[in-house]
Amino acid sequence: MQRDPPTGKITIVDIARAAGVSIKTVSRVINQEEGVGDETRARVLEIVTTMGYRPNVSARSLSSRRSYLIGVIFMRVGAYHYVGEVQVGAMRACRRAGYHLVVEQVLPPEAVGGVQGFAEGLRDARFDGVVLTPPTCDDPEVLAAVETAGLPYVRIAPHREFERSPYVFMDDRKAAREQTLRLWNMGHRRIAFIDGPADHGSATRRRQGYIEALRDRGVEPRPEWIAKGEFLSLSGFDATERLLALPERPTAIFAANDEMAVGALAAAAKHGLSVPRDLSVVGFDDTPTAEAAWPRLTTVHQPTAEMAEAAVEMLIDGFGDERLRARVAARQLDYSLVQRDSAAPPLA
Amino acid sequence: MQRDPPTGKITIVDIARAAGVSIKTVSRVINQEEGVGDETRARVLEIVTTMGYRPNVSARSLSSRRSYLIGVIFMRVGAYHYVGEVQVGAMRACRRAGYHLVVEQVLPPEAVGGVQGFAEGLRDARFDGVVLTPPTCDDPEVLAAVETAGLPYVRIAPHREFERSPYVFMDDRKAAREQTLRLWNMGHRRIAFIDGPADHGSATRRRQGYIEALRDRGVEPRPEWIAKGEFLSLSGFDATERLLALPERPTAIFAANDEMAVGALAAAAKHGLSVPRDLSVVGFDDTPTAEAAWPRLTTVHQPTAEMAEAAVEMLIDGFGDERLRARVAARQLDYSLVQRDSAAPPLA
DNA sequence: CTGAAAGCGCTTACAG
DNA sequence: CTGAAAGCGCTTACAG
Repeated sequence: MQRDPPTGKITIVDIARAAGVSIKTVSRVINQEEGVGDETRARVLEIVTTMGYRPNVSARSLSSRRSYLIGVIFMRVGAYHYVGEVQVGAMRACRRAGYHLVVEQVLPPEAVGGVQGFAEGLRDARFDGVVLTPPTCDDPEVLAAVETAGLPYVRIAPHREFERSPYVFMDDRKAAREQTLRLWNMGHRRIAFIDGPADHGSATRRRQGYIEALRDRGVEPRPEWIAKGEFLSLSGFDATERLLALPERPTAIFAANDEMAVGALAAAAKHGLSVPRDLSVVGFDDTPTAEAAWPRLTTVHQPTAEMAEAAVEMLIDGFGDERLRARVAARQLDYSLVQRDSAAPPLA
Repeated sequence: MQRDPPTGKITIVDIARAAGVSIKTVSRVINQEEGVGDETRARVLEIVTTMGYRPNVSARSLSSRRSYLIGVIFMRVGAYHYVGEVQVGAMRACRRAGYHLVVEQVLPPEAVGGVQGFAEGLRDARFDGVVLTPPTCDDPEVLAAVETAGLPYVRIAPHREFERSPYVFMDDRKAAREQTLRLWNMGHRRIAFIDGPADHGSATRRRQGYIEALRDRGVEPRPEWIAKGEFLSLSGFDATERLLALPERPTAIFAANDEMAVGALAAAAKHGLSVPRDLSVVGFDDTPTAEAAWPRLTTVHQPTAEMAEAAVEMLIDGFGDERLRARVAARQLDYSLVQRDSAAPPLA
């Protein structure tokens, strides 16, 4: 056998010639289609391996109108641990199926381009499908752009219009309810909540769970117990300062995410309060920060990577199906409570 | 003018027909090539806009052998704030030049696939070029895989073999030296250092800067003042516990990154030490964590997004040039010291 | 079970 | 300044 140039210029024609078959047969083998004799298939496969043949994806895309590219859309790429987890999970699913992951960002409306630029980007990015993350997955303009581009999409943890597309989710509300009840059952009666941004559905659902738990116990949560936050650590710090300034201090603080909980820890330190002795603090998400905080943060584990992985799977599985968007599909993943060191019964 | 189907099936042929020119002329206009009359160019451009034409990237790739895809390679995608920043910067440069960003992960050697799987992935990912981040950018196997694939690449903050490829960097050593001297000038004489992982060149360079600063002042740093860390917050916590157990406690701790500095803060809190009164703690990187910590962390700003942006720019600029890799190119970006609240003169 | 033909939508190389 | 032809490397649709 002649040595081929090392630059990987081996094409389907070379394989066909070496195997003594037509390129169509090679194509069938490559794509694991039926209708090839076992012997032929084995022979072609061996030649493919020895010659190190990899199909040219552009050619494949051009004729099949598939790109083997999945886009994952974020609002902010720089800020959250969340982004990394989503990418890890999505890449796992992509890799299994021979797809690659392209990261896209919807710039905020005030930025040059904004949703408009995003929509244009979608058109020449030739995705086979996209995964939408919160809060982008609830943005009407973004949804419109994706649908106009005719792209199949799956949403992660959407907050509205559940029939509009397949999605992956976990029960934030129920988890937050359990988290709150855990504090209640420890003996806490003045439990405060640090809320997230209004455009994040998860923040809303978690707040609902918190309120629901208190009402279940016959307590109407006071408005001043719910402090505004922005999912960022600094906002948790500020919110906690406000909560600690209340005439009747809460004995426990439930932050809608771990970042804010860490901010709450810092505020407690500033005020000379020992956690969990003087104040219990719990978070939500179970990011590495939660494990690294001191004291280690009691929180709720959100299976972020797994949710992204499931989303990509649903997307890819649906490619064969014309009616992907019609088939209202949803996959629910489980959370779990993570007991660590930042919550304890109140002193008095 | 007839209304075209909304699915974006407009091709170069449609434009050519509508403009009364050949597809070659349209191609010239699209690609901003010379040799088109001003009037013709304007007319084509207008038709392109009104018809909403976007070139099919697969077709373009197939004939031009360009993919307009840039890969960015990480070791871990889930763990660091760093990853997000790199992506933000890289996407900025990609967007400007009409490229898209694909995220790839080199799995650790023990994982299924490992570098082998990575190399295969490279081959059918059809990147025009890749950006290598630390510590992957110093991994001989990864470098070999990229070079074997014949891919142009730019490294961010490499630690070795600087002639091997273009790269972007900042002077970690000098920054760490300044950071250490800042503590010295406050009056600190027992300054400890929390080191990063051995495979991260930046950790080594920062340690060198620390040692150099002390030697400049006539002090030979004691071995026990340099504590091993892993760039993760928990390791900073543990390292600090060891440092605080020393017979002669350090009065200041310089952590090789912010995450570990935050861990140091937590350890100080655990031991009832008030920062910066009883102990000064400084970090490196200027991540959001540094701003959110309490007290807010004095650190060094590393322009991570800008470095990634510059790397992608160098890559794209070099595509025209056959001798990209021969042209030893390097771009240095500036750090800056960020003074916040976690460092102060020692008590005694 | 297998293949010959046409075509996907561009760019390259060449010609004028 | 402009264009006709060939070709990139596959898959689709059809035939046998």
